[in-house]
Amino acid sequence: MLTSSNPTAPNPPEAGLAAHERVYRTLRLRIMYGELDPGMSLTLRGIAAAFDVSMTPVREAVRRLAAEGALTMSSSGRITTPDLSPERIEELASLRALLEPELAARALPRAHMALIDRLRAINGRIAEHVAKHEVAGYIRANLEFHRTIYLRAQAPAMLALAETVWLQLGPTMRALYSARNRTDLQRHHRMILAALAAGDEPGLRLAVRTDVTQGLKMLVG
Amino acid sequence: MLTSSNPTAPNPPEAGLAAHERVYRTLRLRIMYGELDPGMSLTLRGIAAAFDVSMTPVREAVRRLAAEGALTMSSSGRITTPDLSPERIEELASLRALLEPELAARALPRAHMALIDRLRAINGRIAEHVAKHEVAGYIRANLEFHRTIYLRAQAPAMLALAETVWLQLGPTMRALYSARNRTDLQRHHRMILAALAAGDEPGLRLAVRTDVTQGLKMLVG
DNA sequence: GAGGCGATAATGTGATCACATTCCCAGATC
DNA sequence: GATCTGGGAATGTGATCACATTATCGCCTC
Repeated sequence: MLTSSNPTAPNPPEAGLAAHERVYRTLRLRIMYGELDPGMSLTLRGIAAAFDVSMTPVREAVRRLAAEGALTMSSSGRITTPDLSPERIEELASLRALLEPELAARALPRAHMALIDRLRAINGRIAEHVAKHEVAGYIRANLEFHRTIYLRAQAPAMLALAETVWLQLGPTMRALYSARNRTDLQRHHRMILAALAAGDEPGLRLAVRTDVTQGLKMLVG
Repeated sequence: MLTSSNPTAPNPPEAGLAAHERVYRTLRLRIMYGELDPGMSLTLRGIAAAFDVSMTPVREAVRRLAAEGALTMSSSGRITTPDLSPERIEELASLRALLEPELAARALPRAHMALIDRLRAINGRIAEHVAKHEVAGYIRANLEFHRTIYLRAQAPAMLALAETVWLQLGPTMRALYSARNRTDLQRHHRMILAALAAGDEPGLRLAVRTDVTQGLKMLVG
């Protein structure tokens, strides 16, 4: 079992990892960042060829992603990207509205100035991606903004659940992007930063809830 | 690939299913119902032998369970049942306290008399299991009580998240059983039923939250 | 021209084998 | 008596093959 004898691998972080882990992580990020369209169908052999591995590790990676809701498997085992119904989108939005204010509130006591500076920097990157119309980059930076806050909550299980929700919404996110008002976005993030700096928990909960819910609502209607 | 030519299979519901699915479901229930002790180690070959299949479907089932937090995999791939730290237990309890009142509240408008009767019957079974000191049976009936309510919420993604939390707490549940006050349990469930019958949403949220949190709290301290 | 139908390709599933790594314990050494 | 060490057993990983099922598309019939 060759581990790092493949000279074509240019990327150190993905070296030394088991093949199934590498496939899993790569697919997971692509899905979460909306790089795959909803309802897109994948095949084990296709993925295996793309990653230059056999079907075996791909099957494990895909099964794992399906367990997280990042992929859908038909009764006959066919693999597709989830194509969410409006009801499901609304439900996932409710979950975000339930989990993320709680995470933010738990992070609040531990949020210092350094964190807020980092968040401001991320906000800057978001603006850049929006200006350049880079959808995946925008989604990635936006989620990074949220994750940076929630990491301070010291609640790994809760964060994992939130990421599961992001994952399920991933393919739908791209569609959301075009429908969204850009200035609203920045405004909500600024409200979050203000509440964070002021130590205002109710305000923070509301700001996070609004930011999270806003875009998804117009996707349904 | 033989599907149902095995004459030793006595159970129709598990026939016709793919091997990995059968392994997955069986292990999942055993974990959720606290039949496996925390920190217990499993092996692919051992599971494969127990289910009379090869390692291949077992690997998929285990990977899937690990993705849900029902199993833990060490960096070297060793498989163990999760052994939760007190902090983690507290966090999972918080998640239950967050998700389940919401599910109950959503189910409330759809809760009719027939549902309450079914819940009363389940409560009766819980009492029987307690009297007979059947741990797994008690846990199963208790979760069935909750799931029966939440199914009415028409929120599959939210219910799936709640079940994920139950799954992670599964192996720890057995320990919880012995520490728990039996009469308290029945009292909380009766409070839930009363609030359900009265259409009292705040009361229902509180009752569910209390029932869910109570036992887990004393497990930490 | 539209709808059913059969052959063929595509796809997921499971078993088996070879291999690298890790764990575990017996035996040696200080 | 405790600690280090070496070897064998145990374990997870990945590739390959055979097979059943399913989807797809071209062809035929009405």
